[in-house]
Amino acid sequence: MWVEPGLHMDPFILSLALKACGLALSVSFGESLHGYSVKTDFINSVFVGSALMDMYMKIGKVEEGCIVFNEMPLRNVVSWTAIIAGLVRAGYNNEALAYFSDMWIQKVGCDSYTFASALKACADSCALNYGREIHCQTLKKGFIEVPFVANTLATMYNKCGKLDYGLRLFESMTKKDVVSWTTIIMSNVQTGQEGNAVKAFRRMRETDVSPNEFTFAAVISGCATLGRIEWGEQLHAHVLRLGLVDSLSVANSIMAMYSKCSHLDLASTVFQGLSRRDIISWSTMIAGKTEQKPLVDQLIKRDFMQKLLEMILVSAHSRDT
DNA sequence: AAGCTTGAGG
Repeated sequence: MWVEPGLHMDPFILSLALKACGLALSVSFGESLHGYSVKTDFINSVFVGSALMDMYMKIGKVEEGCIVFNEMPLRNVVSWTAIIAGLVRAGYNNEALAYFSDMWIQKVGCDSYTFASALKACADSCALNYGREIHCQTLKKGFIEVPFVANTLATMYNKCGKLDYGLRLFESMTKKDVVSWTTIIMSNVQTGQEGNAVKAFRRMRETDVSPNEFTFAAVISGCATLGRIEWGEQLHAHVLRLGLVDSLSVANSIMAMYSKCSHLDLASTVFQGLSRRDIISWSTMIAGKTEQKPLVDQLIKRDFMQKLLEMILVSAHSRDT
């Protein structure tokens, strides 16, 4: 790394630079900072070591991240949480829980961030018993009061099929934030209880917590299944007012809603107005058009397939470079 | 100084 003469590098700026590499997914720059850290011994700083490991986890080089972590001379609660969270993000839930157990054995204190990451590992791997143990610990240490810990815990119960526990936890929360409400709405939609999802959304509107793009995506898909196009239209207008249509998850759920309610024309209008489209946008439109029998639409469908193929090729190419 | 939770269709 080139440093302006007269300025000197320190662990603070180096860990910030590493964080930037992680955010920008800049592999080559990150690797040269790694080399620089080794040469200058800055790597022995717990801040630099943690940032370097986190950078590797964020750019998808999980093995390198683990190597950096295992070679760190000094680790603290942030280093441990970052490796656990990184493994969970990459889908290595069992490995993440193994690190969490190690951390426990080595008597490194856990905080709310650590519990949230470990609980997500349990949620994603349906490790209900381990999740229950962690639930006890969060109660003991008072972290259940931290909204994002309670939210992750509720998600863990919902994903493990224990919706009653998730619901009870949600109701007991004194501070329900946007994620708490969205989680309860989503869980209801995913388990075929769309009516309850809409009820929860209405309850939410009576609080001072504002819905975000996740909330709208969930409740709109609930309305789609219920066939309540009039509610869907109201939500569409709402989303337009808030400027949330730029979010693809919202736009896709609106298209799916119109499509399911037999208004393919409206779905098409939304689709045409999108400045960018992802695989869900395309497959939603294809699924909608496939429902229709006339030959003309089959031709349109073929056109869509062609474009879809092009898009897949483009994305495969950009992954290579 | 840093690490955390909600995700769409078939």
